[in-house]
Amino acid sequence: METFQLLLAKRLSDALANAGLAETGELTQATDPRFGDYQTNVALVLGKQRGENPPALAEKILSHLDVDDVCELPAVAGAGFINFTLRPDAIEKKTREVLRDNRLGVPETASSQRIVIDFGSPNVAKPMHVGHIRSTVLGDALARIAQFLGHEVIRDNHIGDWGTQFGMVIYGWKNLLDRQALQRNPLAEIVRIYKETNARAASDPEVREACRQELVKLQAGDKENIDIWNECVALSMQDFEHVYKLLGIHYDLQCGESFYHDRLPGVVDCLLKAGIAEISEGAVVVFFRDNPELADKPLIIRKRDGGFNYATTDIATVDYRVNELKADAVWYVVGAPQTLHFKQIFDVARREGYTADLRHIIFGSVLGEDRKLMKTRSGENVPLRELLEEACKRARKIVEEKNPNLSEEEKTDIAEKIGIGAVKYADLSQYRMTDYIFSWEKMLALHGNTAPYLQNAYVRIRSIFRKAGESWHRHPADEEIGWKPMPLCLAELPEIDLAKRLCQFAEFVPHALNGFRPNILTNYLFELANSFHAFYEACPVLKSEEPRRSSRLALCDLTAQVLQRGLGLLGIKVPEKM
RNA sequence: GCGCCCGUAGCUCAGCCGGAUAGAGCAACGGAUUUCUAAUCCGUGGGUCGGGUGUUCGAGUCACCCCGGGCGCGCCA
Repeated sequence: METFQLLLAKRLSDALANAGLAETGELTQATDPRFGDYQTNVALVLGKQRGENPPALAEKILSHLDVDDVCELPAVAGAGFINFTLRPDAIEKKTREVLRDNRLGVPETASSQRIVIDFGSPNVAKPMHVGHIRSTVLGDALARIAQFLGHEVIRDNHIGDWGTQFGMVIYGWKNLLDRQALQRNPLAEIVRIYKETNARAASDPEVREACRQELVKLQAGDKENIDIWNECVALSMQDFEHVYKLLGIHYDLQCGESFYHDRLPGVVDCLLKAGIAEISEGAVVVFFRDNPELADKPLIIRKRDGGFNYATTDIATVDYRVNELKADAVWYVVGAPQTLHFKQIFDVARREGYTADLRHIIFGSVLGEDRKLMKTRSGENVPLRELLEEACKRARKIVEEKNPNLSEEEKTDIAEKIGIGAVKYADLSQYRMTDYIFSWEKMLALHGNTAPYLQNAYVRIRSIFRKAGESWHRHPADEEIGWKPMPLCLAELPEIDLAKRLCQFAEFVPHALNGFRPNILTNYLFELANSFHAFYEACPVLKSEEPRRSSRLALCDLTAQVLQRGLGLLGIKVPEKM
């Protein structure tokens, strides 16, 4: 199915060809409703290129432009813009097509890629904390959108399960472990022994040396240390799994750092042989002499003591993803502080001859209301699990206030959908690069650009259909059993506005993925909910006469589908009641 | 020192590859409810887009400089 934007762009392109003019400029959604629905600046661009008068050029283009079937007469305005206003009957026709389409009008990409998305990546022996939320939620949303658009997505959790911190964890495990505490709360006990060891090592060189020895033994494959390590990984994974279940997130692969451990010596040898790396001050180092930006920023891939570091692991990871997973693209959803690191890794990959599209998808930090990195009152990282449970608790309280008659089960289910949805939406609705200030009040607010507001629009629609009864029920398979969409008759402005927005879902989804910007999708959904609420206020559904009643029911149905699908692409669920 | 990111209404933020008179939400103020969930809607006020210079038909957006904040830069991840 073709969007209005694509259709008009094609017609414009035909007109330019017929007028003997070069194809240039762009056709976009109008920047302001006063200018109609779509606009193009071709005449301005051409005017500049040819040194001609833009409004005159616009008129010339108009004389070759055939859009009568979808638009009112296009108008030249301002400095030479051409404005397009969709005709209600064209909107009606398109809406009917979208209603019939189980992809809601969104076309699959013509160039499907295999994309590995690296997101989340928590560290073993530490609980997931609020710092992991953006990567996890953003990565999951991008994965869902990419998949919906027809890409083959591999979600990979690059767990930090092989760092130097294990020297300390193992030392603590052997010397400080409280078995009972471990049973009660495994991760808390691991964190405790780690911290205490860390404190001791800071003041006692002997402890520091002992930790180093434990790490060496682990890396050499010492049975006892490997067993301890395995147990720590398993206990951590339980915590992660709990959080992932709450968030509704899954991975296709969980190839952590340890997965690449055996490959590291080979990676270094390879880079040395290829002349990409060299020995410098006893370490193996990659220099980027031909890259001005990195010229004074070498990358160490083997330390003087023979150990490898995370740069080595990340290069091994690129090798694996490109050579064995056959990835066309790899997206790293990792915070902004690692920008330099990934520039280096990608440059190494380029020199290895890889052509895969490697991207660092950067995002800002989560700040507390004091504008500093979000911490608990005692200065600790806020555990993600507690934060999510708090969100559900707060949502539950609101549900109980607003709708006390629901059953316990319903309340729990609804609170989870609202609470988790609110946390995700608050994150995704903001441009990913800006630091994000965490605020319970803001994210759980019922007005404004929040998950509950959108969920409420969905719930209001579902309520209409409950009242309407079984007579109007739509399933994807209805068409096969002879269900026919009711003819739409859009008469009032709020109906036309709503329908128009519904048709534009297809224009926003690919756009959101292009910039790796789910906030483009949240903005659209927010505006859709606005349009729906305006429609809801102005246009009674069940009480109106046929054929208007059926037409409005169809609009409601489609709105609910787009809201559900759109929020679904962001990993957010919708409740039937709230 | 070098580099990256950010600075838009009182607050939190949008603003796409440079487009027309810079938009939302919150807060403030004024309205709307015998009506499908008022968990809503309609309206009003509110701006030197950090500052400057430049590029051009046109700059919040691009370039350069400055100010302010955050982050990163040879053996942590």
